[in-house]
Amino acid sequence: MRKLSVKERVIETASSLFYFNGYNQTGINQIIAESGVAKASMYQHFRSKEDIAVAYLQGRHIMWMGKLNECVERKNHKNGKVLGCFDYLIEWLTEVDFRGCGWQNIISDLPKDHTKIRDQVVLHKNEFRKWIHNIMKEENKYTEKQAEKLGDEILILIEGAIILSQIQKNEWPIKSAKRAAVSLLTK
Amino acid sequence: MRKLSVKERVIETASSLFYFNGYNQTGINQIIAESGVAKASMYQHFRSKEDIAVAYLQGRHIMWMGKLNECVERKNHKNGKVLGCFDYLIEWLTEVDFRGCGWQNIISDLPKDHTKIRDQVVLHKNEFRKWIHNIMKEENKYTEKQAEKLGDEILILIEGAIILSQIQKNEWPIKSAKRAAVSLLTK
Amino acid sequence: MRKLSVKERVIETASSLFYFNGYNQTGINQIIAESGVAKASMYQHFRSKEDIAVAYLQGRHIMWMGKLNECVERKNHKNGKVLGCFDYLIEWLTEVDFRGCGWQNIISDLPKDHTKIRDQVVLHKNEFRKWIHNIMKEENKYTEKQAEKLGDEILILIEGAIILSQIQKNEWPIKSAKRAAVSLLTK
Amino acid sequence: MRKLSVKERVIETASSLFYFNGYNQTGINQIIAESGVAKASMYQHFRSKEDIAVAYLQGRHIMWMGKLNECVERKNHKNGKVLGCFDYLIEWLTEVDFRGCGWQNIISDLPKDHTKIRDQVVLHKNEFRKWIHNIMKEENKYTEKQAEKLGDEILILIEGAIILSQIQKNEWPIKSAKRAAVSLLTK
DNA sequence: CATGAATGAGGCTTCATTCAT
DNA sequence: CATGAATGAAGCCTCATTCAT
Repeated sequence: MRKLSVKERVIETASSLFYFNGYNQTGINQIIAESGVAKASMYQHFRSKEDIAVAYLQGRHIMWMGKLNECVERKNHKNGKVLGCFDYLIEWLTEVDFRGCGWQNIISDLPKDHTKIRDQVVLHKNEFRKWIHNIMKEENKYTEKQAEKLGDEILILIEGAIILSQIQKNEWPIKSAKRAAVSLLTK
Repeated sequence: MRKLSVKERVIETASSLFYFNGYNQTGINQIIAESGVAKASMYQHFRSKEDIAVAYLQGRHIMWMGKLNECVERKNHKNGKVLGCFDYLIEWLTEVDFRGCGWQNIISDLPKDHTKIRDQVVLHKNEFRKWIHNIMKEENKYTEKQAEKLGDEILILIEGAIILSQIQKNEWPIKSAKRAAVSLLTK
Repeated sequence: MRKLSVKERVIETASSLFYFNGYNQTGINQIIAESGVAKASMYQHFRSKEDIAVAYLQGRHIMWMGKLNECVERKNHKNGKVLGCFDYLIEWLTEVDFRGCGWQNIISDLPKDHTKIRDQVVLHKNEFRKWIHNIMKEENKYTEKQAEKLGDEILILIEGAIILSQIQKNEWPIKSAKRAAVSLLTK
Repeated sequence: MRKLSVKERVIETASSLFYFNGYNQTGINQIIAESGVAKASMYQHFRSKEDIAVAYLQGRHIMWMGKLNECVERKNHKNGKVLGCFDYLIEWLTEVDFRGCGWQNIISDLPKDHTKIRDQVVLHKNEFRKWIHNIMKEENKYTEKQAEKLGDEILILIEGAIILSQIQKNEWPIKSAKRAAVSLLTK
């Protein structure tokens, strides 16, 4: 197994800390300490803490979308493939003790000028939205308009389920959201 | 008009800063500078920054629930009073430039030991949930169980609409959530 | 039993805190909180924290010399009444968990301009020294010069025993000092 | 002459301030101002003010024991080498205007949780005690037990002479202690 | 004589970043 | 390409004291 590069080690460490402890709660010193990288080496690869966060969010996007896809394919719900999303939420969020959405979390309490992070969050949510739209269109049951309209409603249920389960530290919002999704799909 | 007390001035200033700039982005020094209060005077009334945030959240709870109630009564939707919530979201969030939910925002990136703030957030969301349950029960169309089940689904749509409109800086998630709510209610 | 006056309550509370926790470690706020006295009331009776310390040391002088006297009379050592001092050290210091001498402790880490406290300490040690001289003279075994000379040596043993037992949190220095005193007296 | 490192400058400045003004009377700001070091630079080398004090006490231990040894060897009293200690006390304490013992002083008024400093004080006094025991054993006049017993008594005289000369701002306690030591040795 | 609110100065510590090697 | 020392600004909080009632 290949030794990880400085850049990789920093991203790996920072990703875990940013996600589980929060962006503001994670200091540069903690990142370099836990990744075993010298401070100036780190700054050779990342201009700023914000840039590390951008890399974290990009990596997380690949990972998160991949796992989502895998779960949805595996479940392959007959009455609406998109319902697999809610199964994924359960699998994911119970494992991380309902730590919520990395993108939602990072955007809430950010210095005003951290626009690069903001952009990443918007980008991710747009990609996720498009992905849902596509999965709805694949059903061949809806017009393109209907597919997008229904997809947006499902998307909102997903976002609400994530944040509410984070606050309540409980899975009921996810189950409730899934029931609502079934209602919307079978109307 | 009576001169505001130190406590009031601190809460007022801090509330605005905490909500619009974020808890971590707001320093004690900024609060005392903008409220024109001496540091030690402030600490006579609040043991810690966390305690100021608790006062902020308590005040915001009164204000927010009040405005919500007022709006819902004013709209008085025939086919489901609860739909007025979404009108409130539009009114509120367009006014604050889609700054999102004060409770969602503060919980996302919080020092691990700030349990008093966490408690306030959970408290608020529980109260809001109960409020929705009650408004559903008043309709006299559902069993108690159905009312709560439907109410929870509406709640999740609301939470999702708030966070998504914050990210997108746009009202479409609120409108989409309202359409979904109508679907769920008229099924 | 008569209700204690403000002044008395402050002195009583402050005395315990100054002695057991230290002068610098004890804040004005702690004193007023534990004595149940309003801050401005306290400042009506004492111009400053230093003045409270002066009152504390004066009260402690009366109390400490009294107990010392009582113990020495009670023991009434045949071969040197002064040896009772060491019995007193044992009784006193084991009871206060070897917290050391209130006068020694307060003088070590004091703002440069706290001369009133300094004066109290010097005063107490001078009184104590005179007291020892007198007790030696009462023996009618020594010339006045010898009595003072021997008394000073005993005094130094006492001071050393107090500070060393405080550091070691153990009574051995007191016992050792007593043995040394016996040697000096029976030479 | 080599430029002093940050760490060295901090220790040097802090040592002088801690010893002559007291631990509580010396602020971090004063240390950095007088040493000409940036605050954050200082905290790169010392985790806390307490840690600076530990370094101060460790350095002082080396210095103090060294000078003591040197003086005792130089004097080389025929009738008890240990008597050189009292010559050292005179030399040292007159030079520092009877500022007393750095270890005694720092322990008297210390925040309850500063255990690392406490440990340093106990360590120093234990080392000093052992040193005295050894010097007594080298005399080849006493059994091991006698040497330690006599050594402890001398130790107590030393401690008492230091604190009393500090309070009285006068050398008489040291001279008196020396006379007592002679008595004990020539009994 | 009693009160609690108000204060300026300072307490110790941590932040993200840059510099010299 | 790697390093650890150095930094200014800012972080939250507490001090002994005085003021207005």
